[in-house]
Amino acid sequence: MSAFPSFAVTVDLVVLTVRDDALCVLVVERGEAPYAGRRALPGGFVHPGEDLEQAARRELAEETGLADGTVHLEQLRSYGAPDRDPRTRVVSVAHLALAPDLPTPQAGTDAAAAAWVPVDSLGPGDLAFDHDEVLRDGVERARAKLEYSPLATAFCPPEFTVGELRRVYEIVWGAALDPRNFHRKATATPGFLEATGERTNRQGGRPAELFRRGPATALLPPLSRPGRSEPAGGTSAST
Amino acid sequence: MSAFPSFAVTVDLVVLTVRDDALCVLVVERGEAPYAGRRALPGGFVHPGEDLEQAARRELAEETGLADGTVHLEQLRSYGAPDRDPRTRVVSVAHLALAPDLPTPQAGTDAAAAAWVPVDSLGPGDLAFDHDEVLRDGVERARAKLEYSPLATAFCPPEFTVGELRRVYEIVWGAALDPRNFHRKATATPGFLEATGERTNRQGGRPAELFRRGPATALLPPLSRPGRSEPAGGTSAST
DNA sequence: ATAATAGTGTCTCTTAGACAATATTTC
DNA sequence: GAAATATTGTCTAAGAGACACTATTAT
Repeated sequence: MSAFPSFAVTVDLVVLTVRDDALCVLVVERGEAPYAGRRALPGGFVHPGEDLEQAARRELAEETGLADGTVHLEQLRSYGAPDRDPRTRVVSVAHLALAPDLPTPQAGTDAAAAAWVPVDSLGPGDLAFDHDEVLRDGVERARAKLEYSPLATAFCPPEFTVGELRRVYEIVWGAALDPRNFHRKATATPGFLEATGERTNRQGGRPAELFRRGPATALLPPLSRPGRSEPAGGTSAST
Repeated sequence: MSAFPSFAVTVDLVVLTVRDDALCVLVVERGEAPYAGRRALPGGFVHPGEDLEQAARRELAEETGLADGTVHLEQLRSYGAPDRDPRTRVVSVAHLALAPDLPTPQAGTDAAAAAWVPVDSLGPGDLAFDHDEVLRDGVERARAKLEYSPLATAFCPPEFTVGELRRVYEIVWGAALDPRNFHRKATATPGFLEATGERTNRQGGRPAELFRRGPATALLPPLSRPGRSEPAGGTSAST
């Protein structure tokens, strides 16, 4: 045995932001075959000398122009069905990126057109390759991580109010949260929020205090997503 | 641009079991370079027509002889540092497998010797490649998942007692749990445990009721791992 | 009897969620 | 003034953890 089976390795990006009261994902329109003209998640081949995360950051910069420091990036999972790309055998290492709603117009070097699309507007079959599944996994990861990590702040500008943070939660989870309970919990969770001292800022009523994200890497106790328990009584007998 | 950069893709396995009051991982002794004679996680190259999970299951069978149905298998994450394998550029898709303590002697087809080793006995540098990191990530995933998923049952035989299940939690978490509170919570969590009706089985005192795993895929509410909150008052100073 | 494990009940303290009340702004 | 958002406080119900107590086996 001299040679190893040869694969191509790509990174695909699920880039999420909160925009116009909707959770949006960055999609590009493919210029080349396969799936030319179809929408897809941004991504590309990993270069020979490049780490997986480096490749993801490079693609992120190329396709979105998003500055490095403002975006949260983590590996999601890998997809390697033998027929997922008709060109050759490809294993894709998907990454999840969370960005604030920047005024950045998407300058695509690689892609014909990049656009923010509400995730709810995308149905099965709307994205090329197996990107429907990748997107679904990425959104679910983001929803889950808001519970026990301070990641919701990645959707916010450097300084933000509790109300803005709550709106992020409501939009990502698709559920209304009580503003008063949320305020108490968010500010009480150690390391989650750091007061800036400033308070002006308006989106309607009384000025709110401005916070920046604190040093915590986990939320203890977690914020709980509504509607995840069963209506009291029937898990046993059913099926 | 005609060709894509060429990579080799492997699957590596973090196979965990609970054995002799310790959380153990399956390691093999490498017969070939690189790292010949060193211990490593089992794994191997993905075949050209093979899905990632198929490859993981194949390696699991080859290296451990573990029957397919008895083992929980899930993808962990991928590792792709450019220099992680001196032979060629390799991306490894690590998988996590949880197995009950089978009386199976490890029949290694591929590996010189396979052995169960307590994870606590392995320090940095004891495993080849970047397998220290892979193992650490796998153990942490397992510990975390016991909280909110019924995965602890994957460490148990098909029928087990609440006490056996509790011992799994205690060993994996490395913390003592109150038997009475654990019993109440485990049996009250909907879909977690299914009574078999049988009750004999002895490991000392009064016979215990036998259960099998229920249909639940998540534990609501979760079982909470002790010692994860700060001692009331100081998050700032601590590390 | 003692030792060991299994299982139930009870108590207290904390937390989640509902929601009243107040504060500070714009219109 | 009304309307909107921010922030604090209070109440209640549910869950976590401590732990007394009973049950059933082996020795």
